[in-house]
Amino acid sequence: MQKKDRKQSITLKDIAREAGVSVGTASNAINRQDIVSSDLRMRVEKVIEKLGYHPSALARSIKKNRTLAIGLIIPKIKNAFYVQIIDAVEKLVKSHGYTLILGNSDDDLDTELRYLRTFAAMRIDGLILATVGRKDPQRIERELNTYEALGIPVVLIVRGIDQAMHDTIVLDNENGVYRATTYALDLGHRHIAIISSAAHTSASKERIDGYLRAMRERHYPCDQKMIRVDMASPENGYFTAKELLDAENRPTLLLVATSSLLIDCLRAIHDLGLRIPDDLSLICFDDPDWSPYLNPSLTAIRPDTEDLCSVAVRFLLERIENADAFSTRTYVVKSELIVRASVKSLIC
Amino acid sequence: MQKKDRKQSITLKDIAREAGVSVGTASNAINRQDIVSSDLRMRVEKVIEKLGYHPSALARSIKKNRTLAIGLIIPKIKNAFYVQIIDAVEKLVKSHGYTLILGNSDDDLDTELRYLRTFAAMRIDGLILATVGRKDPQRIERELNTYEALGIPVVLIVRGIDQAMHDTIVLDNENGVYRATTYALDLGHRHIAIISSAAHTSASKERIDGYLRAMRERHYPCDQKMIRVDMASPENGYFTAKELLDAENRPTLLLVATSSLLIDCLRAIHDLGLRIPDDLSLICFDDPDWSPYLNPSLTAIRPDTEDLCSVAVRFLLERIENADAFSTRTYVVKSELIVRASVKSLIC
DNA sequence: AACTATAATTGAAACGTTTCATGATTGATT
DNA sequence: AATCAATCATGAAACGTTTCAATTATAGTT
Repeated sequence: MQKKDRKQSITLKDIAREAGVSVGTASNAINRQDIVSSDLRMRVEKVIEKLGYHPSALARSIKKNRTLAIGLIIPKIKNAFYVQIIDAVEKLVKSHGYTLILGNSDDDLDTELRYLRTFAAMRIDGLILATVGRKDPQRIERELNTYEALGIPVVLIVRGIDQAMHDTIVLDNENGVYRATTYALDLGHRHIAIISSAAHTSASKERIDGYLRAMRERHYPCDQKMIRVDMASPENGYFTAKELLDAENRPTLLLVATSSLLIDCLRAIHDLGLRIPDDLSLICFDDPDWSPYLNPSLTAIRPDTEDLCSVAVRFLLERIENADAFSTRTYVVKSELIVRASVKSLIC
Repeated sequence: MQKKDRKQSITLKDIAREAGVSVGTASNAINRQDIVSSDLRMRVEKVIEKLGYHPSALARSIKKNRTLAIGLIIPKIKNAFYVQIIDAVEKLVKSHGYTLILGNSDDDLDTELRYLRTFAAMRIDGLILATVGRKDPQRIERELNTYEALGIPVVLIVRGIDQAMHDTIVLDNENGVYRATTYALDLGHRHIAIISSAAHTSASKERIDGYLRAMRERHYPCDQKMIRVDMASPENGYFTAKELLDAENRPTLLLVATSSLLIDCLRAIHDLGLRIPDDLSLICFDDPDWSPYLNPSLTAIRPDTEDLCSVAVRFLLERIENADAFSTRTYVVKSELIVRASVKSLIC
C-alpha cells in the first residue's frame, strides 16, 4: 500500500496573502513582535486563528540550523535505572526549551548505531549517550566522528569510551562496590559472590575491581568461581545465577551488579527455594524504586542519578552554547550504600 | 550566552561540485540507484566517503512531506506499565522504519498539551496518545484538531476521549476488576476496598464500576468508605492508603488500581506493620515485571500490553498509509488475572 | 519646505534536499 | 542514413521558513 500524500497544510504564504502582506512580514509578525506595528501583528494573528496556521519546525530548523531537540540513547529502557535517567533528563532539557528524542538500543550495538545515524540526520542539537559498550569501539567512534563533523556536541554517561574526546559522566562503580563489599565483610561474610553482566563494559570491570580490592585489602581469598559474568542475553542471568547458587559451596552473600540482573537473580533464588537473608544475603548495585518493598527490603548501592543527569545536561548545554569553551571534562557521580534488610549479620 | 552558529556541514552541493555533476544527479546517485549509471554512482559514493557527507533529514522531510517519525505521549514514565508500552511501541515502529519520539507528560495536562504542539510542529507522521485524562477535554480536543488539519493520524490508547473521532485502544478495566473482585469474594473476602487515582479518567471509573458490579451481583453491600480515589499528586496515594488501612474496620483485601499507586500502598502497608496476606490481601491492576518477586508474590490483573501495542501501531500505520480507508475503530484489550500469593483464602 | 532620523514593510536570497520536464548521448532497428 | 528507444544527466522549481539589505512611509527638527 502506498502512502497517500498528506493533506497539504496552511503555510505562511497563505497567511501573508490573506493578511495582504509579504511573507517576510508575516514571519516577523510572528517572531519579531518588537519590529512590527502592533496593528499589523493583530491583523496577522487574526488570520492565523482564522485559517489555522501551524508553523513547520522543519522549515524553521533548516534555516536556523538548530532543532531544539536533544537526543538521549540508553541501552535498556526496562532497566529501572535508565527510566530514572530518562525522566530526569527529559525534565531538565524541557525546562531549557528543548525536546527529548529517545533511543532505546536494547543492549544491541546495531540498534545503537542506527539511532546514532538517525539522530545525526535529524540534526539534534546535542546528544547524551549511554552506549551499550565496547564490543566494537571503532564503529561507535566512527558514528561519533559524524557528530564531530556536524558540530553536534556529545556527552557520554554511565559508560565511557576509551579515547577521552567527549565529556563523560561515570558512576563510582569501583568505590561503590568496594564499600558494599567491606560492609559485607564487616558483617562476617566471607563467601561473597558477584554477578555482573556484559563483560565488555568498563562499568562491569570496575565493579568487579571494587569487589576484588576489598577482598584483597582484607586478605581474603577470591575464588574465581565467585565471579560470574553474564552474557547479557535475555534470561541468561537466570541460569548464571542458578548455577552459581546451586553449586556445592554456595556463597553467603550475592552482589548483583545491575538491577536488570536483579530480576533474573530473584527468580533463580525463588526457584531454588532460598530465603533472603537467612540462606543468602543480597546487595544490588542500583536501587530501583520498588526495592524497599521487596521482602525483605533490599540493601542497595544507589548512584545519585539526579546529580548524574543535571551535570550531563549542564555539560551538554554549555557545549551547545559554546562548543569550544571547555576542554574535555570527566565527572564521577557519588553513590551511597542504602542499608536495608537483605543482608544478614554473621557475627555471632 | 549566545549559541554559536553551528559549524556548517558538507551538503549535497559540495558532493556534486567535487564529483563534477549536478546536484540533482548527486541526489539520484544516492536515492535512485536504478536510474543512474553504476559508474557515476560509484564516483559519487567515493566523494561522499571522502568529504564525509551526512544527509539532512530536515531538508528531506520538508520536501517529501514525511518525517518517518512517530510520536508517543504517555502520562507517566515512572509507571512500569508505560515502560512496557514504550518498549513495545518503539520496537514495532522501528521495524517499520520509523523513529519514535517520546513525550512524558508526567500526569500534567499542560505538559501534554505542550508535547502535542511540539510534535505537530515537528510534523511527525502519526501519534499514539495516552492522555492524562479528562480534566479539560476541550483543550486536548483543540490540539487534536490541529492534527486533523495537518492530516496526522492519531490513535488513542489506554484512555479514550469522549467524542469517538479517533481510533482507540482501551483496556477491559471493568471486566478485569470484576473478575478480580469475584475471585476475592469466592475466597471469602467481604470487606474489599479499592483505591484508584485520577478520578477524571474513565479508566478509574470503569475499574470502580467493575468492583461495584461484582459486589452488587453477589448482593454484598458496598461501603463508600471502601472506595478511595487518590488525587494523583505525588505521595498522596501513601496518605490515602494509610488512612484507609488505619481505620477501624480495615478491609481484608485491597484492590490497587494502578501500579504507580502500588508503591505508595506498599509503603503505607509497610509503615503500618501489616503483613501480606495475613493482615491484608492485595491485588493490583497491572502487573509490573518485579511483582513475582515481592514477598509474597503479587496477585495481579495483567492487561495484554503486547496486544495493545501491536494493534495501536497497526491502526496507526494503516491510517498513515491510507488515512480515510477506515471508519473510527475501537479495540478492547483483554486482561488476565495472574494468581500468585498475595491473597489469603478466608474460607475455613 | 527641506532635511533627517526613525519605524514599518518589502522582496529576494538562502537553508539542503527532491522531483520532473527537458535535453543529450548512445545503440539498435529499419 | 534515418528513425526510434532507451538510458543518463541536467537545471530549475519547489518545500516552508528566516533574514537582511533596500525601500517606503511617518514624524520630528530646523
